[in-house]
Amino acid sequence: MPRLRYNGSSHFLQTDMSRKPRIRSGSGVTMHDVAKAAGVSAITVSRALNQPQQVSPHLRDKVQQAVDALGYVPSRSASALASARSRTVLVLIPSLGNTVFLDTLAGIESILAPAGYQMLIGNSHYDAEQELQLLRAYLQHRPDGLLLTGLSHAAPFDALLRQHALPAVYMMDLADDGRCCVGFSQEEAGAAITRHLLSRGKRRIGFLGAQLDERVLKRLAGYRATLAEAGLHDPSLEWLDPSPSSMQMGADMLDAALRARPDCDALFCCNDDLAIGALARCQQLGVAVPQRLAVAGFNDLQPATWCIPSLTTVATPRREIGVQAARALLNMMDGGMPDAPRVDLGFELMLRRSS
Amino acid sequence: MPRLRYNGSSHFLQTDMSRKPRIRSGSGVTMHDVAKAAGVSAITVSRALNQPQQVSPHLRDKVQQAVDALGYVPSRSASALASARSRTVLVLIPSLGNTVFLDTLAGIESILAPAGYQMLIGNSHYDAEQELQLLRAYLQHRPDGLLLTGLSHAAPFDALLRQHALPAVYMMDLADDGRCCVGFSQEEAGAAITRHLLSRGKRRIGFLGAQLDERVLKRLAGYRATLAEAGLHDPSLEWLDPSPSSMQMGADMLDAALRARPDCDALFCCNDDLAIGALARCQQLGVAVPQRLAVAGFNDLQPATWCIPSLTTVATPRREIGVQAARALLNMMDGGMPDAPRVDLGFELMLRRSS
DNA sequence: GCTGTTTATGTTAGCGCTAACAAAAGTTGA
DNA sequence: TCAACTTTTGTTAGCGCTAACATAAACAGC
Repeated sequence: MPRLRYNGSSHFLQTDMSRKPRIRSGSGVTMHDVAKAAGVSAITVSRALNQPQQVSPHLRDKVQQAVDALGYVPSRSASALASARSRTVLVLIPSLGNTVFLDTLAGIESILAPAGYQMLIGNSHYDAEQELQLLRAYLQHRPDGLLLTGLSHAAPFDALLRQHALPAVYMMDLADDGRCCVGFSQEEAGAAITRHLLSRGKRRIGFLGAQLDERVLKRLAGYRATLAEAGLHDPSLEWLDPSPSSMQMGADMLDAALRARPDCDALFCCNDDLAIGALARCQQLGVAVPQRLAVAGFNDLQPATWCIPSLTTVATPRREIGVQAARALLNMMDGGMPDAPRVDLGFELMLRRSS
Repeated sequence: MPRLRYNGSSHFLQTDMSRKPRIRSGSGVTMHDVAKAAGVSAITVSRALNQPQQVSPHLRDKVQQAVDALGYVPSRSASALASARSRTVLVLIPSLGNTVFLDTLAGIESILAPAGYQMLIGNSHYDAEQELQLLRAYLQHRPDGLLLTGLSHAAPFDALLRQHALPAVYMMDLADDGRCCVGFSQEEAGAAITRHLLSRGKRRIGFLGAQLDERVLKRLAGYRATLAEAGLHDPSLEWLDPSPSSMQMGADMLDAALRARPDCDALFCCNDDLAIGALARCQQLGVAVPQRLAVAGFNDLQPATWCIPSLTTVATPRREIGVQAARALLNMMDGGMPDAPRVDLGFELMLRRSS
């Protein structure tokens, strides 16, 4: 390829004044404008805003006055580009419609916001492939860290994390492979609620499962193990549907369950939505809860206290999971290793009238 | 101030090799690396990725191969800085715990994501001051546009929008001042449900209100106007509480209402949460719904179909609001004016058993 | 063939900020 | 008083990308 010649043959110092100035975005006030107004250099403005203790009080005040007078808002893009730190954390959750994850988000925000980090929220809709796409898309923002829901992700996921050297904390569940995770044992929780139903004298305990994500399957595993141990496991008492859970689905599943197994005397629903739909249907059908049929849910959402009868369920420390996961991530982003790579926050059985 | 002298006195062409190289963030693959690998210039890579039709198929393929081989992920910060466009939209909503806004978000995303925009979600917790802080914080990202909930914001809000020349679309309600808005008349909806209760022969119609945000107050205004017109407005039938709504609060308010006005024969609750809490309490107390007391809610959330008795409420086009608001904003960000600055999407009365 | 137009590709500079280093000013201790 | 620090402030270059313009090549019309 022949080397191209240019008519400009511009020298280093020759500024081409014929160029059109670019349109500035934002209010157009830059750090240099602030510096000029305050009579200092740009780096002093940068320091006054980011490391105030490094700047003398006198200059700090002058800078602050100039910032206020001009309405200066620093540019995150420029800062990220220059410092190679975006001060941004990517949070990937499976659903925004589920209170569980909203509570977790609130916990995360309560830690990250004061630390100067902003959250990018990605909603994977319980789909590993979509989650991978989200990660790819959000990597363009060069997040400094990652908060993930669950342990199993699409195949290239971990490779991407390694390639980009991204610290990540896994939430909601517990891994055994050294990954940093904050959560509780989904399996153990499923076992605990099943043991409770057994302790109530129930013997033909069914399972209603929707979505069938990783966590639901672990609760199911806990349920199966417990019943198997008691010699009571019966696969024909399990009703599973991979579509997203809803109260409607809980009602429909209850119908199906009672039709197939009228002798079923308890139901562990994989979440409160299903359980509340099932309870409402029991009311309509005149099925006595808990006498003829005990019902248990999972998560302890607000309606669990308010449905009739009130719902026995598993309270999960979801806000605290967010808080501790965010703290661990902050720690890792500062270059430290987490104190404990595996934080088990446990769960609590909420025993109410439905059992 | 004396001019400082430096020992370096570096010339243009003299590269100071003693400097430490900076640590690269991300995977460290830049557009130049891709360009080198593909045997083209950087700008060709940029164009191949952003305006593929401007690049010949042959080079486009070579670039794509290099991108895949190196695992290149473009940097949004650098792109935003160079182009003065962040391809980011800031969405400010009052609450993440309210399904209403989640549905709106989903609608927004369905339009913005395919257009290459990413959302920044700010949760103001129904607080105008916090909303202003969020705007300030997120302005650092230089969003290209803004989607706002409601019409009234903190005082410096509009000034900031003007200063930064930010296109904005207001959602959920209808303004008369030329601002671009997509929603429905909250006032008219409040009036419509009140008229419905009147048509059912109710005469002492109460109002339960929580949160008391802008939209609740407009629904209240519609309720008042309708009753006043019928000569039935009675301020002692209004129970208002500025704290966030919940089912618990609905139950408590029902107690208070029946205690103060046992003759009350209908209740318009400002949202479904309150209504469902009130309904549950009626069940517990043995209050016949709708015979002795009719109950109506607002929003038509999922549980409205499932509570007992099912809840009469107002279905709001919240997803469609998000969709159309996002479309209008895209239009404005492209420099165009919205076709109609004011889009009224209406609402629908869902008449069920509770009335 | 020659000119005017369109298409494909390239060079340069600069977006707004901060890391790295340099220098000046202040402070300490003998 | 002066060397040795520490603190404060400043200069330079460059982060990774794209706008603006330049050039070359391909094509059109005569």
